[in-house]
Amino acid sequence: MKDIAKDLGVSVITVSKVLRNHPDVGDETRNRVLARVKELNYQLNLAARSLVTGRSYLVGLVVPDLLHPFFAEIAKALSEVLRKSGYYLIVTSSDEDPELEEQEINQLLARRLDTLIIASCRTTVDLFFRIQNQKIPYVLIDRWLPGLSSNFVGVDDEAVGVLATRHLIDIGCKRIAHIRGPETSPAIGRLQGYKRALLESGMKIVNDYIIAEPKGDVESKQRGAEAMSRLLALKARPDGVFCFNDPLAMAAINYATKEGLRIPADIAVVGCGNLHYDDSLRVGLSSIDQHSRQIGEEAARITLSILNSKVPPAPESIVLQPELIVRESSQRRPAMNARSRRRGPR
Amino acid sequence: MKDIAKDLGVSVITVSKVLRNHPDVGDETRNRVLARVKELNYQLNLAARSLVTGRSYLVGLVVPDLLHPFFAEIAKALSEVLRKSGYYLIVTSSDEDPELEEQEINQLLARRLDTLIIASCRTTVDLFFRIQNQKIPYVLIDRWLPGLSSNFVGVDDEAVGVLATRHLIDIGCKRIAHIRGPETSPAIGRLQGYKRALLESGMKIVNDYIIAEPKGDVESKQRGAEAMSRLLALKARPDGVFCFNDPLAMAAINYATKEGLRIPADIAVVGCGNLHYDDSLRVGLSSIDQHSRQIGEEAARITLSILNSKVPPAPESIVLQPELIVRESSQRRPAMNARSRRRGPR
DNA sequence: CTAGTTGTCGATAACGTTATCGGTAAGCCA
DNA sequence: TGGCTTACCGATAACGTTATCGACAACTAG
Repeated sequence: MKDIAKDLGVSVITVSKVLRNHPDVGDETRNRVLARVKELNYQLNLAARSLVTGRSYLVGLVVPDLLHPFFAEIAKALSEVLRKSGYYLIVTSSDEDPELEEQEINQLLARRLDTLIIASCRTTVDLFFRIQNQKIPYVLIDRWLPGLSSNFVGVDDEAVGVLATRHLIDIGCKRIAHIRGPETSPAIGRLQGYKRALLESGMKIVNDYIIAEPKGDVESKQRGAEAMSRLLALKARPDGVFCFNDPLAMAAINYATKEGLRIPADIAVVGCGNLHYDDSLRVGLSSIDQHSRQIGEEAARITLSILNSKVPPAPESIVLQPELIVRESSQRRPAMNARSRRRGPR
Repeated sequence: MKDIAKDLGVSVITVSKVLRNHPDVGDETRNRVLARVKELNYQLNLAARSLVTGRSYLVGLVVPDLLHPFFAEIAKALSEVLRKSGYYLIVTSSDEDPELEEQEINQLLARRLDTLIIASCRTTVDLFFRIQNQKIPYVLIDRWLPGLSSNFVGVDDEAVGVLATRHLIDIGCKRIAHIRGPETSPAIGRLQGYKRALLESGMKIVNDYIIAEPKGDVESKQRGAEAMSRLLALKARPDGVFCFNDPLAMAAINYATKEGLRIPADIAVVGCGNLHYDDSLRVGLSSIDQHSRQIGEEAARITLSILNSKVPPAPESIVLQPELIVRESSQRRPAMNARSRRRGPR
């Protein structure tokens, strides 16, 4: 910038003004500056700018797993909307590791971003108080934490559980199991919904039918298989399973199929996430759609409203209603007549 | 930092030194500073640091599509390796749009990152000369551009084409088609490999068997279906198809199946990317593995070697050899006897 | 003609951090 | 004791940009 100014016989300030589209500069000067900028292939230093303006035009997104299409889609939607308003999204993944998540968030805070958007894998609230201390606004997505009144965008997880379970009841399942997720709000909510739907239909809650996800870094393929194997070992084998997410559901279906069971005839399965596997699956997977794109868009909207208002607005909470998509894996079961009873494993 | 220094009766410099683990500070002072840092919940401003050091410890990654597992996996590997050396990866997606890609790269350049890693969707080199002007080192991945001698990490695309095509020849296919990708180096290389394998086996190249990907923002599902429909409309219907990538291959299989054909009996299919659909697919997809994780790791290695050496090292080019994974969709065809001839569409 | 307005430009200082170098005190060796 | 090294600390200036305000000229209105 100094060079350009010297070359053209103007001040640095004037060059700066041109680059910010500040009105205080004449057309002729502006054009001369712009020409020289192109010529020298000059690049503005945004770090220096943000140092003096106090704004970075950077929005950070922390997700537990970038490989998961649910979060990838949210990231995409966020990025598209924010870009239109001149903000830039930087995405990082915590790999479901709370410690790594903290490191990443610290990095982002040190970069002085304007807003943080987080799908946290933490179960404690302390980190968020630290963020609040830094006066950096944040929006939680997908997962919330009890005792934290903040912006939130996500789906009604209890409704997810109710929707899936009630559907399984509707198609005639009598013994409905649930393969649950890790100890975060979505898993807790869906489990609650599962229980509520059962109770409302006068069915009992059987603890053996609720399979906790094993801890650790295992692939969902293995986890789903293990969960299903435990279910199949039960004396009173379930005839319907609601799985925490689609990969888990697919793995469960695969295992059951290998064991000679038919989906949905022997066991109906409903997943969650509605990943678009199209028609390629052996068994089309019924699933609950979580409106990931909409989550991203709403989070972007809240973010922009925070950034545009001088005083921080009151925390907003957007809870979307899930939607059931019925496919082959939960087609209505035939009534328990002779023909269907003939079918068994192997 | 100023506050901490004043509080403790030391200089700002000393505080700075503590935070950089500079040896020039006594244990007692160091501990007092660290204690106060924790207490005040102080956050370093990396923008200011990078302003004076000239280093941002930021590495940028631009990919055409974050939703694609191939790139997501590369991003993950890169991030993991770089983090260990104190570098931070920031990921952006160009959505296969050259203009958007330029915008994103400009943003990154303005943020003064230390290295750029790009899977470019451009066909011209001008942008890269501009990057070179900025003296910012960069590494191309997956896709390279002719006339550009730079660091590169990717797979041997011609070998991909040869591997897939030769495999189809080996299992007895006589009329082999290719559904190709967009006008970037991978698609060009694979097409070349396809042709070479055919010629080496004494087979002819039939232009009708080479289906160009339609331009525009269509989903690969639709593109694959359209391509397959064109192949099925030919008088001499192909009995083997090599597809540019797995989603395309899956879509093609789905379409063919709906039309009553059997995979692989009527048409064998080989994809590329080896996405891990596990056993959930209706037809297990044979595919060429591109070693995405390894690409990420190699790119990270090159990046670090650039950043650690004072003088820019000579451009490196890492070309990985692809690997064929045979699954159901390209099982060996039975010889053309009466039994197999009986099978037809519908 | 005067007073006010508008349009254009620049000087100064600041943002938060670190590189470089110089200084002081204490300890060591001969 | 004197000179040397080592350990610890700080002053100054700089990185590239912009906020704030003031200055000057050229109009405009009355």
